[in-house]
Amino acid sequence: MQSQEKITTVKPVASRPFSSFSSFSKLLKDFTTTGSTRITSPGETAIVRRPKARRFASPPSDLSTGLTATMLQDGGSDTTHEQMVVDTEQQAVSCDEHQTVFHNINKPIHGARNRLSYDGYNWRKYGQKQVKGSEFPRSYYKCTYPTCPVKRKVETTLDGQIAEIVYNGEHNHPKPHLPKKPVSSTGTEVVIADVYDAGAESQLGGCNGL
DNA sequence: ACTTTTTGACCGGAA
DNA sequence: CTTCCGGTCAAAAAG
Repeated sequence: MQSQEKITTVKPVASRPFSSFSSFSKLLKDFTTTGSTRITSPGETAIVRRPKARRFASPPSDLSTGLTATMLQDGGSDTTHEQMVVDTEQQAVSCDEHQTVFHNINKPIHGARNRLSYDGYNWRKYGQKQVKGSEFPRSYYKCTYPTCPVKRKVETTLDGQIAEIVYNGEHNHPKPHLPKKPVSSTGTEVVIADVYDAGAESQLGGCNGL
């Protein structure tokens, strides 16, 4: 029925600026010096992984194509590059013992490297994949706490908004020190963190029947 | 120099 | 058994 298909899958890194340009010369140098030899354990089963391709295997000229693709899917719709979403309408749907799913979560802070997310915990990204069910790339995060097994999957739209978050497990440690900066009027971080706390609590008994 | 992010490859379970 | 796909690993790059 939908005649408009989303082809945004070709460029999952749409929300990322072209910071790779800074070291383009480096990339070239790497290209000439192809000497990546993996050291394998002697005696073991010699599990030699394929030599990982260089970070920038494609020439920068390809970026133009990526940009075009991103804009194509946008044709007709209003570009919400700004933080238009202000409704913190999070739907915590916990259908598993240790799994909480959030929908339509706006991102209060969109810095370059925010370890401190809006939930108040430290997360380290360890992977990103394009799943079939979703048109947006899914990022995999792990709690940086040593003994914390909590992981979370975050699906971010091309606009940088968070489409869905899936928490796996529960934190066995208190929240890290929140950088409570002297916010004048917009204390978004603290508010959001509080909201999440409430959501996490409700997950303990918010699923029945499913 | 260190930590985190990026990203292609690899692994294992499900279909 | 084979294929597909989600999740994880790990090297390299970025900050």
